[in-house]
Amino acid sequence: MTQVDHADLDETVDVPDPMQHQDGQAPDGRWLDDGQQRAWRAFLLGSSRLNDALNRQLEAEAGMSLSEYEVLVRLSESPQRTLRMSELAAELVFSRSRLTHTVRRMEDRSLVERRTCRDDGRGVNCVLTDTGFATLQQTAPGHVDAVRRHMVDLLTTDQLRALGEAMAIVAQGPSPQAPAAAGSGTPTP
Amino acid sequence: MTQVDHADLDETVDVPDPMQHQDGQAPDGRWLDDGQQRAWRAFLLGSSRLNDALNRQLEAEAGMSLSEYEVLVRLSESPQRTLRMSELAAELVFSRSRLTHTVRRMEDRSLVERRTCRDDGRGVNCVLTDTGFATLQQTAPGHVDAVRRHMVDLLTTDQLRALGEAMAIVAQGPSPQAPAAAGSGTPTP
DNA sequence: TAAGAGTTCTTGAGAGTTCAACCATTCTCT
DNA sequence: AGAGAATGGTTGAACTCTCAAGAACTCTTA
Repeated sequence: MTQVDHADLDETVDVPDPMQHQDGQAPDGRWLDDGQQRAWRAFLLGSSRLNDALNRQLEAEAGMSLSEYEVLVRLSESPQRTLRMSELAAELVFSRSRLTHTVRRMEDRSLVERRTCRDDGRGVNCVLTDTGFATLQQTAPGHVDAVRRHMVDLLTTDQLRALGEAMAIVAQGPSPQAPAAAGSGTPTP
Repeated sequence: MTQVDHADLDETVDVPDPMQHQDGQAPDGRWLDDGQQRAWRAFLLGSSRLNDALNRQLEAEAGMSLSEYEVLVRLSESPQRTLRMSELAAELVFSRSRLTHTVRRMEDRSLVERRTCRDDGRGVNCVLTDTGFATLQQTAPGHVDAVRRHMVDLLTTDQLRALGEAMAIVAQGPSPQAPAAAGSGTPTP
């Protein structure tokens, strides 16, 4: 329905389409075939819609972004509800800078506190406050519910498991010495 | 490895953990069981890493963000390489405002042009320029390659297909009259 | 045809993110 | 010990996105 029918065209367009081949095949390894293309597009569309939905829900119900929520969750799961900034950043796939800014804003709302590390003078520990924990407890049900409505409950058990497994592999990323293929990749610095 | 062992704690923490139950079960429908939790986390981690990697690649090789790249792709696939702003926004899951800003920046670099609609005075058509098309052609191989390295080539055909199918369902989203479940969801305005 | 309501897009301000310095501390090596 | 490199974190400016308001147009209805 949102798809535009190319057949409507009065002028012929067979300029080489960089993303799709008419015969649905990938002649060399450089393009994606139809199935790969479909999967990739579905991923892009689905993940942005999902992200959108969850952010909206959290924003509306708790005045919080998904990023902030995830900070709370990680801290709540850590011993002493404490984590080094760098570990937190690594787990969340945040840049250090992003985490610094995010945590500063959360500190302003008393959700977390920062304390310099005793054993490493460079380090800073981020600690979940009681306020932060209480906020998480109030917020969690609504969030989990949204995750269910927008993903978990839409899929069968098998589908969800398959999705999880695939994404776990994607999260791992390419092995460092994987073939960098045509024209990209760092030329061994 | 990144997982923190709660057993290490010297103080007992059995405050109700908002995201995880010790027995790995979801007593009512409100929480996620272990498998669901794993899948969800894998999705979060994988999608942010993937997004990161692709953005970096495009930024480095073409000085462009993934958002901008997608604009180019959609336009290149459309008749006359033209799309109404609103259609483009809908396809990309961008807010109108976001698209306006993005397109303005791209217009500054001569990648696209804007023309007011002939048939609807409110509408604006976004048109891919020759420069934009050429840029897309130069950029596409590197990008496709990155998509392969960071996703497609990491999965078996079946895994990729399963991922695509699941994400297509997620993209559909919950059916409008789906049970809103506990305490959230719009109360029929 | 004129008022009101809805649509399409833009604008500007505010909030979040990134990038490139930067400071402080710790590690390494001689 | 001390120079240099590496690590951990912060800062501020530039950039991007969101939100609320507004401008221009079309549709409906009386």
